[in-house]
Amino acid sequence: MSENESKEQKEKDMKIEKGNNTEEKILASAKRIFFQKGLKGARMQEIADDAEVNKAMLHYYFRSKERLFEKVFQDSIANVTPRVTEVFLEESVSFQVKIGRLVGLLVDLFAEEPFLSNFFANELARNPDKIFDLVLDIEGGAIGQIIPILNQQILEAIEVGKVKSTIRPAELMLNIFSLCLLPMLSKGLVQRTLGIDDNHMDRFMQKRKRTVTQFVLDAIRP
Amino acid sequence: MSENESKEQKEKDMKIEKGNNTEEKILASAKRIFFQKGLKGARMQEIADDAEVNKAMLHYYFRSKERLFEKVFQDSIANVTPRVTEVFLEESVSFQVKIGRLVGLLVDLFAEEPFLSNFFANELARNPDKIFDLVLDIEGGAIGQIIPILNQQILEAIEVGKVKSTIRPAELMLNIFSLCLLPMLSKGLVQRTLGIDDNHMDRFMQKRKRTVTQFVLDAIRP
DNA sequence: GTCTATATGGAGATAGAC
DNA sequence: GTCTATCTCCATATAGAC
Repeated sequence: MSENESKEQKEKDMKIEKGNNTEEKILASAKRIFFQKGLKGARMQEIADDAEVNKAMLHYYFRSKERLFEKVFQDSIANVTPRVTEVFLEESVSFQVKIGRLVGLLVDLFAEEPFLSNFFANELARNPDKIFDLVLDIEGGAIGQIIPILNQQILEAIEVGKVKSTIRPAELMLNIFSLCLLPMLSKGLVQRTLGIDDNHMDRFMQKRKRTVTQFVLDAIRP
Repeated sequence: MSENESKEQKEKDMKIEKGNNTEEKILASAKRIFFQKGLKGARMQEIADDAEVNKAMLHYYFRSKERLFEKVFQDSIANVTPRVTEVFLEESVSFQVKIGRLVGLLVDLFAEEPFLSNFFANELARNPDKIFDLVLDIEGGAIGQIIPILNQQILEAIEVGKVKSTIRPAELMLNIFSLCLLPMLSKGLVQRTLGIDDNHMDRFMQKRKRTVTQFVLDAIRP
């Protein structure tokens, strides 16, 4: 009895830490390694070591490196999109505030997962067609819904005079995404160029939530 | 006589096309392949094929893949930095116009060399320390001079009330670079997401020179 | 499901003739 | 300087015992 309870408790703790079963452990490690080193740079052995499982297990669960990669990629996208959608579907929040929340969300996201930005930039630029297909393949095209939603809300904001009429929706989205992603991408270089330590850099990035928001709001103000 | 002339003419033509000697041909091809596929993704054989030379030649001239890559990287940086410096050292041009020229220069640069942006983003995020050292190693630290120059000019513009006092130089540089680079990085995906053809995309990017400039100028206006 | 051992192929790099 | 042939290593992937 108490032995059983203790065992269950242990498994629960493990689940919080790095997944309760082999498959989840592999996915967690694959995510980390692929994010850091990219598809070509990552080694199956390294992923296996990180996950503390046998290398053969990777093939047992995911068949091939390519498939494992695709799974990791899709999971990542699927994790982000609902959070973005949520921000913009909330009623009774001004467009300006939504922009601020979107920026905060994106900055935090790329800060929490330092290599997610690499991941996007890399594979996205490498073969966009494949990425496009992978993205479309995610749970009923969740990401496909975001574009029209953002598009409509920007147009509405322009309509009621809250946003400059020369702003085009696609460009605004692109600009916001650029301002949030690239700094994380070049974090290491920026840090060394400015000659600041980790603490300063973290604060620099945190401040960017406000400054980028302000930058964008100033740029779109009529 | 006329035979010699014809031979020289032929060599001259080749030089324009892809370099007159093996070394230059290799560099040109290596640049293209590395830009597209990154350090790990590129194959020495592919570079050799593209350059129409024997694979052994790559090692003869550049010793190893790693060294070839570093050479390509340094050449690329060394090619960009003087053009940026030039914009900001020109006297009797307003700060606003300089911003416009910088944006135009960067957009064109990333448009002309579609994979330069990948290259930056990839290797830069991958191991910033190494990239930093490589950059410093270029012809007397040309890039090291740009940061202080930009820094000073932004501060001066703030001083005379042409730029918002809350703007911080490092962030402004980062923002401009982000707005110019990332869209090219995600060009393929953007194109497919918006469902537009190559012609439209090219025009979209050309227009961005003006819209990004406007975006930035609006954002920094006091 | 999990392990060990191994097959298989492909990559960077070099030797050595010309 | 340029070529062919080859070495060596290592990564993905699988076979097969447990």
